[in-house]
Amino acid sequence: MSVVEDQARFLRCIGEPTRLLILKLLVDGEKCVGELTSVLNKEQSLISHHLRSLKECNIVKERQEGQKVYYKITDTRLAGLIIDCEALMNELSLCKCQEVNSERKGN
Amino acid sequence: MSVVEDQARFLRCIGEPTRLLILKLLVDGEKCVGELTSVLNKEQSLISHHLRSLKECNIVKERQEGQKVYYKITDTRLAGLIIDCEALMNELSLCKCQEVNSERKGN
DNA sequence: CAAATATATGGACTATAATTCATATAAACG
DNA sequence: CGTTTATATGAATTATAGTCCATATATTTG
Repeated sequence: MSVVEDQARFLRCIGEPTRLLILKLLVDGEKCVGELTSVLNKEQSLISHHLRSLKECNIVKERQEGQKVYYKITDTRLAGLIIDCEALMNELSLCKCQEVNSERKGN
Repeated sequence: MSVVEDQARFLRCIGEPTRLLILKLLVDGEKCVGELTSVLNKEQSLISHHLRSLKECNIVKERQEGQKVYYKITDTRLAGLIIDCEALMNELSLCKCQEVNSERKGN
């Protein structure tokens, strides 16, 4: 498994709307599955699946406390990167994903 | 189309191995389709498809010169972000995507 | 230990995206 | 203007990923 593939996998892992929302919530501190589920108003199993994906990419880590499992972002710099990405994406109007009018002539 | 969805789409667009390789090449300056095709040793149509995806996300832009079409990254800061991502991904051992041994007991 | 609560998991289904192949378009050049 | 070169496009196929549902596991509590 090459470095580029790992990097790509990492980016794809972040690049899913629900997972990105989870991460944005986790930037403000750890949350348990139940909190994430109710805030995001999604199925609990869906949140668990996404958390697993994030965990498999070492983006989040878990801590169990009683019945509850708390998740947080593994590294502060990673949280920083997510914030930076967001800032840049807002600044540039990247990926409004408009239809591209690809006329070769370029008039 | 929500902001989060746009951000996610952007990240997914970068998060494909071949596109990431294309971007890494473009960080060093603009390249035409033929160069990218031969360096990456992929089908020409595949490179074109990926370039279109990148263009649709406003990540790259094109410039035609004769028969050739040159692509470059739309914004310097974007190139910077890609470099930062890479640096961080190397530093942390993110997404080696090892099997996660998720034992709840945590012994 | 039975019931309640919190979370995880696996299978089935669906949606999305990547790849290939054939072909179209466009420019340059004899 | 026919041929070559460079690139783009669309359809078909395959691969990957997201979602839902049912159920399993683990913890706490009466």
